[in-house]
Amino acid sequence: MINYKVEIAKILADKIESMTYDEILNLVEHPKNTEMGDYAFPCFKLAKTYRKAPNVIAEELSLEIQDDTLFDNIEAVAGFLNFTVNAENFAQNIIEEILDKKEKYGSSELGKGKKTIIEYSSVNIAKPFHMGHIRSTMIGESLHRIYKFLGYDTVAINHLGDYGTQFGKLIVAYKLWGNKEVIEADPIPELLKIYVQFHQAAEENPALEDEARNWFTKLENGDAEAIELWTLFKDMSLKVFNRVYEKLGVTFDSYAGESFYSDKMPEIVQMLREKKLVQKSEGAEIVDLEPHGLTPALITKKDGSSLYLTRDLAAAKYRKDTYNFDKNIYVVGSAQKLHFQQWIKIVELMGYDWYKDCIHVDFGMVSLEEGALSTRKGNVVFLEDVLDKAVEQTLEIINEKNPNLPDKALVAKQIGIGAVIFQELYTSRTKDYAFSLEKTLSFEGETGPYVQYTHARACSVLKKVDVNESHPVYAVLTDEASKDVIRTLSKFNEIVTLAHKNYEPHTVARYAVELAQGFNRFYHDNAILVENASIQAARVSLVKAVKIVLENALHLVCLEAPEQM
RNA sequence: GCACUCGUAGCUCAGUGGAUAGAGCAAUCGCCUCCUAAGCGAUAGGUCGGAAGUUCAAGUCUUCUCGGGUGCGCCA
Repeated sequence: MINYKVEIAKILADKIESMTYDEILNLVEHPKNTEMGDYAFPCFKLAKTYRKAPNVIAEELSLEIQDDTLFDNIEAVAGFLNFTVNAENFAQNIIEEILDKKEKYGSSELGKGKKTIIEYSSVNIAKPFHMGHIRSTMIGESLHRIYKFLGYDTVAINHLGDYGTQFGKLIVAYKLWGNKEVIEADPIPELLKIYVQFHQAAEENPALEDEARNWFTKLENGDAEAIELWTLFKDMSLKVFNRVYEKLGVTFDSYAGESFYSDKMPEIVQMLREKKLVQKSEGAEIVDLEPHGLTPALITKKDGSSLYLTRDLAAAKYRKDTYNFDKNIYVVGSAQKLHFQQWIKIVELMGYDWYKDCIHVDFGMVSLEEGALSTRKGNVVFLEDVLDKAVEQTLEIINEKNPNLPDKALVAKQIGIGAVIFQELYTSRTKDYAFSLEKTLSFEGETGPYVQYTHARACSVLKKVDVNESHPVYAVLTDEASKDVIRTLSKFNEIVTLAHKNYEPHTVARYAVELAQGFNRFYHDNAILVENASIQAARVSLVKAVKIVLENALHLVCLEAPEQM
């Protein structure tokens, strides 16, 4: 296989002494406008060391390396050295590599031998799995897949919210208003109902809050009744959650949540005391982080019980001891940025150098068009309802457009759920957005169904190909539409690597759309099933390559690639 | 008040310091006797919130400023 960027960097490294090979490789880019060529090297940085104008340097370089066989043209334009590949060789190199590597095309061994932990989803037991949870769940799952694809040894952790005062609240509410049979019939909405009821009642009767805290303390101390109720809530919730995870295609290696770490906290608190990092303040224990530009971090409450931050410290320490991670990623909303800065700083102050391997991959808020999502106020949209609606609508569309499709129900799930997931992963993490069902259910343009449709189209053509023993004539694939598709195909590994580096699945989602657009143009402009066998073989090979890469890309953003739709 | 974050076409958003800022939706106009029209093409739409600075080069970096969001001790 030939990596064109690497080849260019090699050629240039011989001629440019003032830069390392890696520096050169980093500068090699794709020109915005393809008329400029397929690859470009900007010469501006060389101007100072060579004390010459960039365009002169580009000019001189172009003369020195003109004779290479991979490129039809190497030309100096306005300080850039532009490389135009030999389109026929390019087509052959890229397509043959894809057909050879198949589902491995785009992968690498970048992360070989490196352990990466990714914590995501982390839903709260006994609370709704709502639209606000889809971001962490899908960004995390996609990163999980991307890291695996790049050879990392991954551990996917669902840090369940299965502990804390909220369970005290729930126990109080259950004892006051709960009905076991009603709740078992439909756990989450019923538990939500009494949870909301609790907050309404607590506004008029603040004593309920104290009672709730009491019950949580009982739970921590192993009270039999408290544990029984807590287990009941947890089992019922997990059953529902697993149904949603299955629909989404999300899997975890561990469900070790907050309760798992409850007995691991005293040790951390003790260490903090020994290292003299904590001090008393208003009856509580804090770590003063003001010298580091952060607000104080609460370690224990005045009643001695634990807090979220203490738990995360214990969890991080446990994970380092257990997995010896090279990277420990948390996919958690940006609202908790300060929290992560605080505890990661505390890990540093404790003297552990792995603090720098702990990474908070944050993301913006999801709101509803009617306002913020809030479990306490009962203002929620259940994720499962959205998924079901999407599937339902997809089925309607199938019945309208392709009523004879086999496995309609399955395909409707793959497309409907895919649409919801894709929309989620299509924009950059950091922006807030308002969830709109209408937008989610629109399947035209830059959407999951568009990419899936393109894939199905490619599959459909391939099914119609008769056995063809002819050798492809790659010169057929030198028209602009074909070349554009091949150019996009060649970038797949770069894209995946960039997505992993920035913890941004949307890079891959965008790529999938770009490839689909390119292919649809090619499909429109070129007849594939033509009489001339070697022309057909060439175009079919391109269709095969596109099908493979679309499928690989879809998989990385957690979408299925149905062959018909 | 302090900190963080977002601000790009009517709307939703791309845009690893590099060449003429790009898509989708919506609008207008085209393309199914032809491999899936969930598709393709064309037109129109921009002082990249504002100001100053750094740089050969700024939508991208720095400072200030305006507007939205989030966070700031006993929830998680």
